[in-house]
Amino acid sequence: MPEGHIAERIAREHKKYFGRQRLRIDSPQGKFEQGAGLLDGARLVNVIAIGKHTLHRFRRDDDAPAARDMWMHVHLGLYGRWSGDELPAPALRGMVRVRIIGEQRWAELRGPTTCEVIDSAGLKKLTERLGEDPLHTKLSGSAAYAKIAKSRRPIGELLMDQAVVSGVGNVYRAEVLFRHRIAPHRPGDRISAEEWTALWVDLETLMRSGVRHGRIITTEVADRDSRGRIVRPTDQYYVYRRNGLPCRVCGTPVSVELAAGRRLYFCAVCQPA
DNA sequence: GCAAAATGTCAAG
DNA sequence: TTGACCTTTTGCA
Repeated sequence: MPEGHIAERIAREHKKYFGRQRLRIDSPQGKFEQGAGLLDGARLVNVIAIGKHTLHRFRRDDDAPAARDMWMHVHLGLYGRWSGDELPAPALRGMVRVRIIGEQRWAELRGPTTCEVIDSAGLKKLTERLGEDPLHTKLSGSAAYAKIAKSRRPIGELLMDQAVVSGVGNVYRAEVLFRHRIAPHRPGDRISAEEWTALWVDLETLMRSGVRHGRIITTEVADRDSRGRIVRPTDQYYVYRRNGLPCRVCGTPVSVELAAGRRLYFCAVCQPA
C-alpha cells in the first residue's frame, strides 16, 4: 500500500516506538547484511519521511558529531511492507530484509525496492531530486506549480513525477483528478493557479487522512455490504480500479488506459478533455 | 500448484 | 517503450 501516506505513517510509528533507543538490527534474508552491521547497536535519533522515502537517522556514539550520522534509506516500491508488534518477536517467516528489535517492540521489512545506508551527502542528493510533498505542511505547492504551469506534459503524468510532487502514486493521482473533474490528459500549462491550489489543498487533506487511517479513503459514498461494512478498497474510491463499474456521480462506466506503463483510471464524462 | 497482479522506479534498447 | 527487480497474496486449475 505504499504511497507517501505510508512512508509518513511508518516514520511517525517508528519514531514513537523506537526513537532514542539503541536498536538491534539484522538482515535475516542477507541482502542488507552490510548495512545492518553498520547500524546494529546504534541509537535511532530521528525518523522522517520525504515523498515515498523513509529515513531512519542513527548515531553510533552519543558524543559523535551529528554530521557523521547514518541514515537507513527505505523505499517500499510496489509491494514492500513493514510489520511489527510488541515483543517477543515471532519466529522468522519468509524473506525478511531487515529486522529491528527495540525495548518494547519489533519491526520487520519485506520486499523493499531500496534499503541502504547513506550519509548526509546522500540524503542531500535525495532531497534535491524530490519535489514538494503535500504532507510537509509548510510547503504551499507553488514550486510544484511553477513546474506544472510551464509544462506541456499531461497533469496525470506530472502528478506522478516525484521530481514535481513527491508522495503521490497511482491511487491519489486518479482520485484527486476525479474529485476536481480534471482530465488526466490535460497539459500542465492548461491548469490554472486556482485549480492547482484546490488540488494541492485536497491532496494534503486526503494524504493526512491516509496517514491517520493507514489506508486511502477518497469518497464518503462508499459501498457497504448488508452489515454496513466496507469490504474492498475500491469500495471507497471514486475511480481507481473501478474500470467498467458505473461512475459514482454520472453512472458512465469508468475508463482505464495504459499511460507510461501504469493504469490510469478516470471518468470520460465527469473529466472531459 | 502455478500464474498473475499489486498503491514503484530505473536502466537498457 | 520494455523488462527487470523486490515478495506476498489471490485466483484459477
